[in-house]
Amino acid sequence: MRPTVHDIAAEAGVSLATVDRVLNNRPGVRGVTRDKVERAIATLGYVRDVAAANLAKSRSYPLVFVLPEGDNTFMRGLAAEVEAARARSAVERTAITVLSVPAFDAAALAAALEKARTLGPAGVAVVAIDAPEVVAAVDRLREDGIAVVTLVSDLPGSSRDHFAGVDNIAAGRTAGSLMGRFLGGREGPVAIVAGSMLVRDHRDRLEGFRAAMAESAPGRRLLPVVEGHDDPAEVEQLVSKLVVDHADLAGIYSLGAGNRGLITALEKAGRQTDVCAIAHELTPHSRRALSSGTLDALLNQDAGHEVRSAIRVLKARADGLAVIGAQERIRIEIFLKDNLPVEPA
Amino acid sequence: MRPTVHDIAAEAGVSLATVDRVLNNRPGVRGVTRDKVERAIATLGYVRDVAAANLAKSRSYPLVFVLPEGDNTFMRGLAAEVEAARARSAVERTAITVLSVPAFDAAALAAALEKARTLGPAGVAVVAIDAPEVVAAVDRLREDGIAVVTLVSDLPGSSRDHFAGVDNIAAGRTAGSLMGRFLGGREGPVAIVAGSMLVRDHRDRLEGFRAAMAESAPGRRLLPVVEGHDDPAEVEQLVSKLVVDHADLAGIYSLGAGNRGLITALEKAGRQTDVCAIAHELTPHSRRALSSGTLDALLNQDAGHEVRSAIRVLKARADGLAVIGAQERIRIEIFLKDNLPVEPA
DNA sequence: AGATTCTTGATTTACGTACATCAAAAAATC
DNA sequence: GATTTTTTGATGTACGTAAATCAAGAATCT
Repeated sequence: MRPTVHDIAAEAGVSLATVDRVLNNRPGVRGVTRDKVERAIATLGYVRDVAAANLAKSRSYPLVFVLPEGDNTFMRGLAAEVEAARARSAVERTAITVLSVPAFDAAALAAALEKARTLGPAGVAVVAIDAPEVVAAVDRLREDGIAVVTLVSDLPGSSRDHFAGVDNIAAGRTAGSLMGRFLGGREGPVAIVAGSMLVRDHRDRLEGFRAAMAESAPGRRLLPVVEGHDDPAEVEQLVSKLVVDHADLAGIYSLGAGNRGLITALEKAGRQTDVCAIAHELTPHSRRALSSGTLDALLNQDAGHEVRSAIRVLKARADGLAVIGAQERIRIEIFLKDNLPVEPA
Repeated sequence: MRPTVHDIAAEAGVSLATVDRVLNNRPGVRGVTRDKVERAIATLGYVRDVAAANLAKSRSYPLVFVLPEGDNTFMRGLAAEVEAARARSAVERTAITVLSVPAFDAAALAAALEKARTLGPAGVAVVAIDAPEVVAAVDRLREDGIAVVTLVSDLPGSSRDHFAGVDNIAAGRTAGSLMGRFLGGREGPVAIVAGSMLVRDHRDRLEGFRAAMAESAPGRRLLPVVEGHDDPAEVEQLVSKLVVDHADLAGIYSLGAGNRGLITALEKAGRQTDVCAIAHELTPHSRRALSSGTLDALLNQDAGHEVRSAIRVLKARADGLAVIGAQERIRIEIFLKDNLPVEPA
């Protein structure tokens, strides 16, 4: 059997109360005694039974998720995953509040974070926008001892505890490398469609894509980036114009959301096959397009993994515990039509 | 606050003892009373506090892992992950025993499973070999009410509860599809190196690879499969012979382990660049080879994920609980040199 | 009706930890 | 050496559930 507080007390030759004082670093213990207890803990290899401790504390974790509004499937999926986590609240001892804010609006996001702060949660997860007022808002949360995890899009320069998302520079590089190899004999330029340069993840993907393209397909012409604000309608219009303006378009990289528009535009123009298209996020639309060949490759981040990871990290930080690094690293998933998971995503 | 057994007792107008009888379906409750209690459970939305229940039961999960011996890095990594899980035993209330058996030896595996049965564990995880005696051994475990999860290599036709591993047909297809696209202008045949056709995962990968190659590179000649038994030395010898015998070799797909040998052979022969090489499992060697360009792509299954998933599923099955399907699906990871995770794997 | 079985209630102990209180002992201060 | 302060011990309650015991009540059978 694993040792309990009683065993430590016996081993150290002190009372249960003293062990408790040491374990929960309460005042009123001499240094010598504290050492004795800590030595006993070490020799017996005691680890606190977290379940019992939480039970005794009747611990619960009030958390706030700050998510962007918007019409794209990825963010709706993310919201659905948060909702699913909320349904597990009873089991996981969490109490999740969701705040929705307009997309790509730094001021609104900062205000929402301020509101989250007044709710006094144990932790906050936020899809960040890279702006000074957002950094300030996050830092204020941290000063109040509230754990903060950035979700999907990071906020470097802030004091957030953790980033639950993929390495977007690597994602962009991967897209570029695949594009370079997949283009094969095709001549002509490659277009890039972004959501907004305001968010860090899109800027990072762009940087990575350009770097990898320069290596794997040197000399290939890249058209200027266009911004579709993750909105299907806007993206469709932009891509329609691109394929008309560039009859010899060889490839297109969509690094943001709103790919319904991309797919529709390519199919309406009958350019599914001769344009090599690489996009992000597995949705019902992009899945279908990958199967049919309109899309050639898809990079994905699993929203469910990100949400669950964010919650694990927030709970751990709230308790001042370490996390299993490997388990919390979110992988970039690459899908071809050959490795699509069976059920709808 | 979430409702407790006391609340149910009050709501149903029965005693605590009766609620307990219903919850743990103990005998001695009339149908009418049982219904009353179940209605109270439903209306209050009661969910049993698993932590408290485990505490009260002082539940622990004795588990047995049956792993193959052998010199390849993947299996050693798998063993290390099991060891890591064992270190977390105290927290996770598991007691893990590891049994090692000679690789590719069905009789030895069946004997080990029989031995595992005598240990009377709550669950068994096994890297399966596709043979009748192994199926029989697994079925015997299940008859004893022991949960069984196959790990890495599945055992269809047996009554195992779950397979903690990747879809290997899809993995093979993915390799074939990438190979087809990556070959580009290269002429010449493609070689296939397997570990052993005795294990299901290798057979599945081969099937998928052939199918996808037929689609993405029709007419391309595939050399007969050679078996390296996942042994680096044996694989090196086989591949060295292949590159000598086939001066125009365009590609090579290694669907098993022992890739140290593959890499060494290609590099010794100076054929790193002109042969497109795709292999499985991220190890220090394959990582280096991918960075340097000796390998063009790498498919990976995360051993850590598989072990943790196996444990979660075994615990859940032992308690007769359902599992979150999406969380237990092991993804096929595709690595190019651009999306290698930073730390050594 | 009386004996027998089945169903229910009441109560207690246990799991491992957290936390509070009060008394006793030890150490530090004057 | 007496007093104050600090440190330690002893003890009890709580968290939510499991599991056992014993007694009392209700239903069934003869």
